[in-house]
Amino acid sequence: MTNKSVKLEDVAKEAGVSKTTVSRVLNNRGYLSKQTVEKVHQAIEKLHYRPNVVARQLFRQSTHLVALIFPTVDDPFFAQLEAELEKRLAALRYGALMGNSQNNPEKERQYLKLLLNHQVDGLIVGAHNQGITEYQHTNLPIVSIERYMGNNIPIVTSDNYHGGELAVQRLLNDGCQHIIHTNYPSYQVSPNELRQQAYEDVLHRHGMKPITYQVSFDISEEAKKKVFRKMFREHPEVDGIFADNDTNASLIIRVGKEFNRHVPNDLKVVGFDGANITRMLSPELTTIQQPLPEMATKAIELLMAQIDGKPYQKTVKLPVRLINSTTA
Amino acid sequence: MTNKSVKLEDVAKEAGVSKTTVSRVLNNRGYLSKQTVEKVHQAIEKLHYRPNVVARQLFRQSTHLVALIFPTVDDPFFAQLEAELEKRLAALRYGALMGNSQNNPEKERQYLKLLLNHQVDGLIVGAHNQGITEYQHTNLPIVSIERYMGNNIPIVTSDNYHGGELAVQRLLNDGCQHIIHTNYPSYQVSPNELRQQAYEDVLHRHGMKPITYQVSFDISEEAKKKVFRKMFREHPEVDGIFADNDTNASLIIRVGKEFNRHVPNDLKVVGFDGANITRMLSPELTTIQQPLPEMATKAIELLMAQIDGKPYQKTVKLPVRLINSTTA
DNA sequence: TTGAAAGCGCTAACAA
DNA sequence: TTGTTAGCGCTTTCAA
Repeated sequence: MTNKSVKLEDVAKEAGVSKTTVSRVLNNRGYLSKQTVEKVHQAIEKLHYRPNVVARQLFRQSTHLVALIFPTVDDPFFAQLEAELEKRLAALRYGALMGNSQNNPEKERQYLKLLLNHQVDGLIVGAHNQGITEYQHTNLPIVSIERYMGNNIPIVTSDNYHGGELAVQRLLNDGCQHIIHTNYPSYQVSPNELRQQAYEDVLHRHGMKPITYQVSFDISEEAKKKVFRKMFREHPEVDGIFADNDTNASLIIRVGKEFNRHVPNDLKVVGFDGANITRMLSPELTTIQQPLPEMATKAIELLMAQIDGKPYQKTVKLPVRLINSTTA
Repeated sequence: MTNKSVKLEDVAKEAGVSKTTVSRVLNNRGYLSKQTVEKVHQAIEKLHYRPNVVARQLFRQSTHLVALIFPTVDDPFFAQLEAELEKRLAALRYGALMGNSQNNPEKERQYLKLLLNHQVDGLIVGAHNQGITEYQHTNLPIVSIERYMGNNIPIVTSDNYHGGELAVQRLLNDGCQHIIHTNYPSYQVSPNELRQQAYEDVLHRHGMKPITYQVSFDISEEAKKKVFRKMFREHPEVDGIFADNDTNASLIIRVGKEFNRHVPNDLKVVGFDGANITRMLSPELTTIQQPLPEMATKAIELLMAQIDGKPYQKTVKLPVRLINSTTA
């Protein structure tokens, strides 16, 4: 029914007016007699006309499209983040273009190209890759989430340092004596390093020796398990673990069982993220929850300020909270 | 650095050739002397030229954009499905536009409008809403996933009926005598009804009485729990549950504990979906796994066939498998 | 209050 | 092998 090839000109002919007039009706601009507006509306109805936004985009030099570049949507944290961002963008009538880099710098570079080619109006980036200088060279509005991307790119983070403190303090309160931290390698100053910093600071204050195991984000579940098995073998004394995210925490708990270490009696584990799905599927996990809805709100706010040429903050740090449950 | 306002004409001037020639170089079309190609490439480099895809889209009447309309990405099944789809689209150099309807028909309608306005080349729909006739009226290539949308719209499903059989059979093998099924209400013939059909058929064959509890997809966790509490109160004899998805299975297991029913001794539960995240966070769940990667592959295949005007199947049904774990 | 015409940046007949 | 020109569908200046 909706004839794709109906164009403004056809509506104009049908209504017996000029293209200009139809355009004015469409955009509600300029002086128009009630009668004309009426006629045009009728013609639009009759022909099932729908404006071609691409033509409009070409003229306006703006697509009302925002690209979301994240490692993957197949992870509770990023899935929720993208969902929250998308919801807010839709409310502002912006489309959300997905770009999941799989933590592969080459892919991320390709995405950036693909998405820039689609003339997006802005970029929200939460991918982990470093060393991609191309971002600096786009004059596009960008907001980064939990990732340092350069001095001039605003960043939204949660209070990672305090999160680290809360987690380690929780384990100490539980009486843990040998606390290990897992983290993913980061090649540049990155907010998640603050968790490790906090972990080390708190441990030092208590005269304990910090030990961190690096676990890449993009390796297989089995590969991660291997790292954790190594950890249990090398440190049989471990009685508390501060994991860098909830899925790793879950994995660690499982690997612990292989070593006959059961949570929370022989082992305490605190995770990080506290996304909806994780809370739903693993409510027993004690974790540090990041304020995902607020982070999304702030990110959109910063992006829109840039798009509208208004002033905006360079850094937004949002509070985390400890979710007390039964694994620690 | 990448000057947004550099256009084809500037490159032409810089290289001392016509716009056509530059366009030809860009698209690798027609006869070109090596020298010219070289000159043009140099000019492109020098000016940091990047083609404006919107202009190209206007001409070609194709955006290389595909819209994904799903209830939400904040759910393991849909998150993985969207991730798989997006990956395949990117490989074909198509952009993926997200549209998460939150299971709200009004929102879905708005999305459809927003996305159609963006002149997407195709639609992949897995939202649950019914009664949206607008889909029928777009002449756009559409593929539906696990949802009946009309005779002329191809659909990719997993073998829901066999999945239902497998699940119920598993519970029967465990010795369950009182098996309840949970499902979400569907307003039209929908593939998930086949699970219920299989459930009822198998139970009837064993002379048992089927009981199904309806749980809406879009209500809160607390609201769902209420339904399940009601279920345990009304049917204290229940010893086996075939849940319509894994998150509900997880919820049921938790609610069961409130009634002092512990899995798998006092209660067996089989879920449905078997998405990555669920397997990761709740590996103990016995479930029916849908072949998400294959479903995505097929969906893209059917969509691309439509876009390219090639013949395509109207229905694709893919096999499921039982994942044996410890909740049943 | 309305319309003619130019132009957004690109591509492709057609001509040379 | 290359260039001229019209046009994709829309918006807006400028003029009436």
